[in-house]
Amino acid sequence: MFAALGDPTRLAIFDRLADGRPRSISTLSDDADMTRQAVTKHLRVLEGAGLVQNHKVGRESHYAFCPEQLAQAREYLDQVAGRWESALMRLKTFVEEDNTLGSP
Amino acid sequence: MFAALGDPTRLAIFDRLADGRPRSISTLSDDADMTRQAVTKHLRVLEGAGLVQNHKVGRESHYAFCPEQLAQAREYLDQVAGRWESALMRLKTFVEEDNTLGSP
DNA sequence: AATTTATGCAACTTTTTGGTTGCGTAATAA
DNA sequence: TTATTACGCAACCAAAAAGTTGCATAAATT
Repeated sequence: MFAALGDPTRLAIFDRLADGRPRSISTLSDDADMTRQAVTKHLRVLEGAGLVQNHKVGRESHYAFCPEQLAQAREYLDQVAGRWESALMRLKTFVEEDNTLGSP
Repeated sequence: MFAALGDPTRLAIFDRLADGRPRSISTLSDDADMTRQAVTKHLRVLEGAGLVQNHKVGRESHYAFCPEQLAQAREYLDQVAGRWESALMRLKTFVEEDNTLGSP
């Protein structure tokens, strides 16, 4: 997941598809300054990570934003942040208790 | 950022440091099945991404969790999710309007 | 003082990744 | 029908990443 979004080109594509409009491979490669094949590869990686979905429309291959994995990534980051927060709290209360014990 | 968390080893280290305890390089390499040097490199990458902070304690080099960039990543994902949501809403209201116009 | 422990630096090897080129094919348009 | 357009597949290339090894150094132990 993070690896898939780690590449700037892929992140740009993903970001662009977040407006909900599915786009064909050629459409997406028009703005990217690289070959259609390169874009195709990136799309496959994004698809492999579940960040994007593919469906054919006539002869065109359309890629669409896929929110599930994004949600999962957010949940993970929230969970990590939560662990960090509670660790901070534990440290804080520990220091406070220490002060209480040491003051009289 | 995403690139830094994209590597499984680095994600594991980052995840582990989320408990708030800074750890030395050797401590961190004990659990990883690879050389200390490899772990060092990964830590440098994490540090470069601002996900982790380094400070020396005697001769030991301790790495600690750093929440700022994590927060930023969460904000970005939230923003993307927000764009997607509002795109969905627009599509929904469009369909509803279309129905309203077409029904009588 | 001698030894161990924790690290840094640098060179090197091996995979992986990002990207291109060339060719073949199927659907669309002229 | 003949181009044209939108793809897929496969081979290839170059650069970056992941990891190792060897050596040097400085702090902590004994």
